[in-house]
Amino acid sequence: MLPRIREAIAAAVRAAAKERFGADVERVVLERPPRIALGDLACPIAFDLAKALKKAPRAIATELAPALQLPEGVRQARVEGAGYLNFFLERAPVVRALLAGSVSAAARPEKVIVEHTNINPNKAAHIGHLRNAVLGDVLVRSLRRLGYPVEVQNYLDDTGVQVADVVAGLVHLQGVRTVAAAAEVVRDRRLPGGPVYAKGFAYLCWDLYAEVGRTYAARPETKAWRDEVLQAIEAGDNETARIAALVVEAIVSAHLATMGRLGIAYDVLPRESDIIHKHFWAKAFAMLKEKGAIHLETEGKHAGCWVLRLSESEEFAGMEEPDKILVRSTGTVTYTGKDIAYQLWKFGLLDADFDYDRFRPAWDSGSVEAAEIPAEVRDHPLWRTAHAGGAADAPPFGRGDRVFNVIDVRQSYPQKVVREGLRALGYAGEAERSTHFSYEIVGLSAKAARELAERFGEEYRLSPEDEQKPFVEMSGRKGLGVKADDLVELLLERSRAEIAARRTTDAATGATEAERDARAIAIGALRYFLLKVGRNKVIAFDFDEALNFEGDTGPYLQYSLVRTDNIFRKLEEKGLPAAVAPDGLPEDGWDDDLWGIALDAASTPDVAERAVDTLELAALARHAFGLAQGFNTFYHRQPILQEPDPVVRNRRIAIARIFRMEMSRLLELLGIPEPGRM
RNA sequence: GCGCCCGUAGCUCAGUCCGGAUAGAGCGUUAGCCUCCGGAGCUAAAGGUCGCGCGUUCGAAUCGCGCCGGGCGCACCA
Repeated sequence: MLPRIREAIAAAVRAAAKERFGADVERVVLERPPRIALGDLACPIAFDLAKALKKAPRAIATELAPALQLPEGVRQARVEGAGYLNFFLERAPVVRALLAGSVSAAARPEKVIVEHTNINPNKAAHIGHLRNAVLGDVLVRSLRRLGYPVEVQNYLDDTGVQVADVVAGLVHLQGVRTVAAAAEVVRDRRLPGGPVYAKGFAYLCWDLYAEVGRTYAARPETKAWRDEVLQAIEAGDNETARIAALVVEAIVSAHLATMGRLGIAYDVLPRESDIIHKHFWAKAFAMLKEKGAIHLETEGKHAGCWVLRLSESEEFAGMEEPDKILVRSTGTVTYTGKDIAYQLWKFGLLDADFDYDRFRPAWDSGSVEAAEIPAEVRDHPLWRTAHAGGAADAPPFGRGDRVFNVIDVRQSYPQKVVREGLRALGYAGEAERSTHFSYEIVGLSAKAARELAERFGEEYRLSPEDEQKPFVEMSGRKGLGVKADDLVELLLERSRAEIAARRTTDAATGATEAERDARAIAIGALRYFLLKVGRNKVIAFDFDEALNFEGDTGPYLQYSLVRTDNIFRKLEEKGLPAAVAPDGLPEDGWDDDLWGIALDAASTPDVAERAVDTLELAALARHAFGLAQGFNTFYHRQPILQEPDPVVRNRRIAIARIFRMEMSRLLELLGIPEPGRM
């Protein structure tokens, strides 16, 4: 409804400008005035025309206004401020349209691939990984809302040094040398002779990985373990490789559970080992050589390496070392090389494909129980690339028209190289449609680190220099960071306590309901916390902020929603109509409190479109917050239950209904669950 | 050296794409609001050289240039 009116207004403005001044205006901007009393849509056209016409904006607007052919649905046009042309809409038709429900976007043909999460499968996930997954997930939800078919990929680097290090720790530090022994460690969540890790195997590996890091530092000769393990993994078909596979599988399961309880699901898990086994790189290498996109250096410090020359590209201008080595002098391919091959596959440009089989995670990870995973995540079919064979009924993966790689800003350079690789192969269009969804990291504030040190031990204590910094990077190698599941646990404790303080008498069934609501609130708070900040902003993590449930938070949104249900329930209890009486909806009486909510609700599609265009998903969170604020003001000013006049009451019910529908859809977009009660 | 990001109220951030109406929130502080639709809420107060300078413009938090402060990147690591 709103987009149509906007277009009609734009056309009317264009026509009036042509008629009055003979001016051709291509772009007509329509924005929201600062206050609703000034109008519903504001057009600053007169300011643009002022220069060419050598007249004051206000005078231009005053001349333009009477020349406007007001389209249907527009009540009035008025000159405001220094020369704004402000439009006032007919309120009742917009309200009626909103009550009828939103129409889902038309299906679009372009398949979109979103890659996110991509956590090294060697330790528990931390809160930086959560930012990635939540941003990726909301991008996916938004794209689907806009009508795109979306495939979600979570890439597993199962052959990298990080996995090798943990395996080296198991084998060399812990004497876990057989698959059977490793399976026991995974099952019992304890190392031989060590304590049980109630939070699960991924937590055990967190500590083990840090221990390996310390060992490498203390005894540099032990670094040979890494190469030994890497070679064994690459060779395959040996005990070490099988231990590595077991470790990866267990930790991936834990990651999926961590994300699963936040409502995040994936379609396919491509594995680096399969990129190797299926010789993706060999195919990509042949393509690159054939097109002359890469060069074998014969002299200089890169002698013997295959290099992608970036010196000609202006994006890389001025860099000390603008060329990127894809094949080392030893003949092995770099990560970026493999990434180019993977990106080619995503677009269906590689003459190769994976095999696939179903992957069923063990949802019980220790920190997460299967019962916490929402059904839509648990039942979502999840596939994984297979080393051989694979299922015959696997859906077709890859062959996307557009690709988003969600990965933090530190990866900007390699991501640019990947795009440049596509371009060098002649795939300029695909390079254009490859988007690096970049975002800033989650760091640790000095205060948060101090709290960690108090809570979990002195190994979290920062050095005096680090204490002075605005934040420190989390480091898996050092074991420094806030684990995702620990944060969720703290949030759960908070929300359980809040609920316990609010609910007096609860029957036996109330307990499970209370727990479900506590989870909804904890997850809502977490997701909103990560979403509300612009993506280019470093989050210097602070426990108090993350654990806050008041003000600009997820629970504020949830609370506003729960309030509407309370009203509808009470209306029914009192025997009053809780639904909107359609023929009782008056044409007038839609005051600014009511209308502001309707207008906000109607603008959600615009916000969503813009959020995806700019990848600034925080815009969705802010929009939801503004809508909730409007509702809360209305709630306090315009009571529904005690309102004796049925017409007035009906109007208010209509607004509450609209708010409920729209906020519900927004929360779904943001992946924030709806609690039953609060 | 080159490139990218950040700098707005005590703190955390919107607003910058596309210049325009008294620069907005939340937290914190202070003062109020439960004969109520459940205070995870609402009302209000106090709080701002929009990092600095120059420029463009009728008009700059927003655009350009130059600085300053902070972060990140520029691997035969992943």
